[in-house]
Amino acid sequence: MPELPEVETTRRGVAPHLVGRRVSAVAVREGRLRWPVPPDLDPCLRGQRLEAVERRAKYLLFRFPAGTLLVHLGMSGSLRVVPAGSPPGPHDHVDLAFGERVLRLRDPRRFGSLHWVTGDVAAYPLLARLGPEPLAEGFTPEHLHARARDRRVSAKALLMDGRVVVGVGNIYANESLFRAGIRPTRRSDRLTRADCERLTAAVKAVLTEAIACGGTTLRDFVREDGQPGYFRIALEAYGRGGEPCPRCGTAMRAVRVGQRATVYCPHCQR
DNA sequence: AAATTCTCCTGAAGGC
DNA sequence: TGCCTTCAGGAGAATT
Repeated sequence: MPELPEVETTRRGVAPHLVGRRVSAVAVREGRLRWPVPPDLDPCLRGQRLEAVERRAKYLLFRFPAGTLLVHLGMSGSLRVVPAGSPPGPHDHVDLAFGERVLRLRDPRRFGSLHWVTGDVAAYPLLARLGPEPLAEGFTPEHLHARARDRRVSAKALLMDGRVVVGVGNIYANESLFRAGIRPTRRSDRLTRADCERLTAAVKAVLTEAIACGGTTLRDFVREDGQPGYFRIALEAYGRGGEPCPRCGTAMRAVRVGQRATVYCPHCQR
């Protein structure tokens, strides 16, 4: 569920409270996440001063002098800053204590992961082959068209392929394709240059709006109770199978594309 | 080699 | 009311 906007909102939410502080202790209550949490996190991080919190795709990068802690939230993960001594809940798996403030990872489904990377983070296998950031200048219609024309996957699978562009998950792939008027099942090699222009523009617009929307939830990251209450932009396609299309009124169609819930308007999206 | 399917996990929702 | 089944999904791994 955390898509790129939620991850970016998380970054902005936690960074101001932690950057410049030193790790006083690391507590791992449940290390069985998607990959085992490195068993030596505490000695790696203890005493290290957090220099910055960055983001690459849906990974958060906690930069320390000795290395980088990568955090992926999977689909149910969340990070909050809580006061030292706050009792952990059932799915609060990892704490990074910075003195009086604690960065707490909660992840009921445990699809998230932590990685300690020394040296060049960009060369880390999970990051090395990733495509451009959707909101960066490298994500252009030319780039998308070049990656689309020699493949035969669905337009939706193309958008969700991290080698093509990162950070576009199922929800925003649906929304972007709706805005661009492109059917999710359209083969990528049938996307015209004009289609790719509309699609890149739609992706950038949807994600930009969603991030702006997340700004209203920033204060939630230091609450002691409850999950961060992400506000989400009004979704026009995702989850609206059977409902009338917001543009033309035709019944939206729900199908599965690549094992993922997919909704589109058969009239507006070709 | 590219494309598709599988896999991890648990809360929520639906059925009876 | 409550138990059981089904589903959702990020993205790397496995399979076709």
